[in-house]
Amino acid sequence: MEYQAVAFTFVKQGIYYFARKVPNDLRDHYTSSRISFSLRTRKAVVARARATKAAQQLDEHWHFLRMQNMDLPGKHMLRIGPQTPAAVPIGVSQPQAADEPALTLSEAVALYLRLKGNNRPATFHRAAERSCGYVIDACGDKDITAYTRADANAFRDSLIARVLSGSSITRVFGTVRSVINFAAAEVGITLTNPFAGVYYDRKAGVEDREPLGPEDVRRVQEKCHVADDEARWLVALVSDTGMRLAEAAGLHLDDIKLEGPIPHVCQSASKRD
DNA sequence: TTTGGGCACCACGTAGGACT
DNA sequence: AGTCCTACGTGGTGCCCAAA
Repeated sequence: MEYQAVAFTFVKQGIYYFARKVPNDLRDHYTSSRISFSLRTRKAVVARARATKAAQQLDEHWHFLRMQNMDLPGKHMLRIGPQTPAAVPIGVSQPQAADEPALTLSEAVALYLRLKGNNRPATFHRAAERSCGYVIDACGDKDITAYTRADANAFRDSLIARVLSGSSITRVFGTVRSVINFAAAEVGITLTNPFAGVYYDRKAGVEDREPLGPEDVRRVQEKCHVADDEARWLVALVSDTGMRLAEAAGLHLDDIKLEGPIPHVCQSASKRD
């Protein structure tokens, strides 16, 4: 059997076949975990066209099946992107009518990410979506003014039930608070954030990470002499200086000062770009 | 002390190649 | 058609730090 660089295909005795795994969440719709059939051609160009078309058809069909399967849309709605709450233009004050909904939590997340998410790492976006997704799962996608301390307590309990440590609960609560505070300020409402000041054991399950001992560091440094390449330079530099990996990776050659009685690196200079 | 956020790491799921 | 394996991406978590 021979494999070619045509996506979703393999070649057997010169004939191209289509092969693609069925995603786990759609496995129930199929009798097999993989879709495979002959593309009835020996030509790569023809196979590529047929396989691409088949893959696109599957993508569309799977999307349709997933939409049908969505029973609890919380997080998924966040990722797809609810209606952008652009109805409240930046800088324009819109007083809230007493019976008018302000902003649902999913809309608040969208607003938060739209205004604060530019040039932020993917982890920033994921944390906001995940943390608020937890709230939606536990308490529903309510108007941000409708959440109560009872909701916050129920949310806390749901996180504890997930066996999160105290520091992780703090991390998740922090993101939720941040989203709600930002969205409330942005649409011009004043609220007491029910997710602030919630009690839980912040030390529960928290362990200090022990540093590597000198012997471990020496062993790592010895390994760095096995070969002369960039990866080992980086590890050796980190082990010598205690710098963070990202800091070491961002250094310029002229940040490393080997002249003089005390060799050193200039970290601040490396942040110039 | 609290809040907001960054970074690093681990676990897991998926795609796709290799093989039977 | 099915299994095994590997590389890779992502979700989830925990610790840390700076600013308020």
